[in-house]
Amino acid sequence: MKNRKVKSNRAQADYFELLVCQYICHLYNVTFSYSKDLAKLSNKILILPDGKARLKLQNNNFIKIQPKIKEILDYEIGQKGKVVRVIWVGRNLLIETTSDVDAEHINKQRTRFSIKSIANTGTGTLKNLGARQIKNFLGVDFSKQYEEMWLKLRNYLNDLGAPQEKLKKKVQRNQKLLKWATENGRKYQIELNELCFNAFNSLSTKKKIDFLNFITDCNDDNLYVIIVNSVDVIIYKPIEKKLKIIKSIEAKKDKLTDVGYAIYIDGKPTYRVQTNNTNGIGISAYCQRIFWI
DNA sequence: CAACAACTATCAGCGACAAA
DNA sequence: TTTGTCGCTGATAGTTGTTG
Repeated sequence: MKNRKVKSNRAQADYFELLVCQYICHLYNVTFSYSKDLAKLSNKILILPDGKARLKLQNNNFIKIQPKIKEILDYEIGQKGKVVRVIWVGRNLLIETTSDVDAEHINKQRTRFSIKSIANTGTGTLKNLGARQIKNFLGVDFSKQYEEMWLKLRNYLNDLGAPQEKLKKKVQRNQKLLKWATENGRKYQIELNELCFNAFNSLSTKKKIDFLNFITDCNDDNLYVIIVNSVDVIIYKPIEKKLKIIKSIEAKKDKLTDVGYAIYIDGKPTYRVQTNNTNGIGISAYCQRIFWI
């Protein structure tokens, strides 16, 4: 499935989430109200390059997590009563929750699932922080630099008027322009990384904890994360990772990179941080992404 | 000139894939 | 295999254009 352009089509993730919804409905005899969405998504994936392989991958991954989902829900039903409704949260509640699928119990409490389906290995992005969250949590405002990046690119292209989107496409289609834009953008990646690195270490311990708790979405007792890839199924409850009293949280740049760093919790490397443009270096907004180590 | 449409920019979710 | 780098998608908020 080597097709960079459509590598992580959203439809695949949505399709996977709906398979899980459907399965839960089937298990507990609840109405599945997303049949049409599921059919649409299936068709959408099929017309992509290697569409059949894409569907097959999702179906195979799905089979692997079925018993786990059942195990969790059987336990939760013991606590919260039977499942009466299944809600496809999808991307409707960005920031508020990372849940993709909610099972509602008869007592109105929910059991929530954040689900990641990965073709090969890895655990996926834990969080992708846009400018808003970078400013919120780290107090770093990078808008001036971002404007400057674009102004330089515009000067190079000798086009001060065209919409960014148009210029972006133009640059993407031309290797020479793209090379220039990438070089231009890289400087800012490094600068933002440095700013965020220092900002993080300057935060009070409490604010560091707030930030990391946001990263893991670990304030929700009802949430489970399920990651499935080619080698295994990883399940955890984010709330179990909630940071309480700790001695030290520190960002360290012990790696080779100048666009990332690691965050150590009590001396243990726990998170990797990446500072990048979100849609291509030098031609899009900056962000930070956080991964498990 | 308000109301609606169309277009633009940003954000954050998704996770692929290359390098080490 | 593990670690590091980074792009695509679609929702939404914001902006500009159009029309009755």
